[in-house]
Amino acid sequence: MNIGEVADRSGIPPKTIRYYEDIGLIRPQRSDNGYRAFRETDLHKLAFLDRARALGFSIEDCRVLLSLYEDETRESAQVKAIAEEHLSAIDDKIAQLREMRETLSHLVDACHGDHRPDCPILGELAGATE
Amino acid sequence: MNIGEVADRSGIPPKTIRYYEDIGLIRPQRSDNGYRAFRETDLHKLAFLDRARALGFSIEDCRVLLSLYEDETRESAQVKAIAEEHLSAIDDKIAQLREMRETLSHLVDACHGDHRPDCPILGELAGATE
DNA sequence: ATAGGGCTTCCAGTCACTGGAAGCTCAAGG
DNA sequence: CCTTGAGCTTCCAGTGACTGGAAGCCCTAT
Repeated sequence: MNIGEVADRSGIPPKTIRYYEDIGLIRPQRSDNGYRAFRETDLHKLAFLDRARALGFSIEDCRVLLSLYEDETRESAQVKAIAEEHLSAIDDKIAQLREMRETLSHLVDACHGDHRPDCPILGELAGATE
Repeated sequence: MNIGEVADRSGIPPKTIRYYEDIGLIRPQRSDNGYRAFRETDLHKLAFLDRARALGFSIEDCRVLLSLYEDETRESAQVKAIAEEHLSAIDDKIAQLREMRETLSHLVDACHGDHRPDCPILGELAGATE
């Protein structure tokens, strides 16, 4: 299977697939002409990576998750630990974004948004509340 | 005022302040010895930038916001438009993170997290639901 | 005179790709 | 057999917003 077909079937761009090989996440074989020759197992791995990335795991997390997936002697606690840490990072990000959202939405509501120059958003950024 | 004092007073690292000058957000004068010579207005601008960045505005947004701040003929509608667009980007990010969080927290709950290899998290990543 | 800390510039690295250039390979049409 | 065009290859550079580090100048205190 050439990279184009893999890209179509996995939904991952060829560039990204090559990048994943570059950093050692997958190791497709090579045909005599130098083309990458993917097998079904490569496709499975790519699907795994795609789902892990969609859940927001970093590439390094993905690397570890993939190796745990292939390690039959793994302990589920190892996987859970990675997932829990990531979950808490997501929670932190959500909290931070919510705080931004809160402040910003108040400011937007307070701004007339007309042709006049007065603007509470700029006022806040300039340090009005100090 | 040298960069060290500015960094202390603004809470922005010297590296970042130099970077902001590099990309043209601030234009501090220079002393005879080549050191950057900051005035109060530079400090104000840096504080403005710091608050805008804390609200998640991109550097390019900050550049525009700063120029609007200094333009007395601005219309608040211009500012509001930028803020609203950013607000909606924040909402998108929150929604995306919440979806990740939702899926991931279910998986984490379903995982025993013990010494056994069975793991619904890996199962999901491997495509169990297909 | 020297030691230290602060300042300067420039280069490289981060993260996870993405775009583009130059060039090889392959299948189909004339 | 030749050309055309699509698909594949590698390599280099850019993204955003810094951050780390090296090499070297400047200033103050001892």
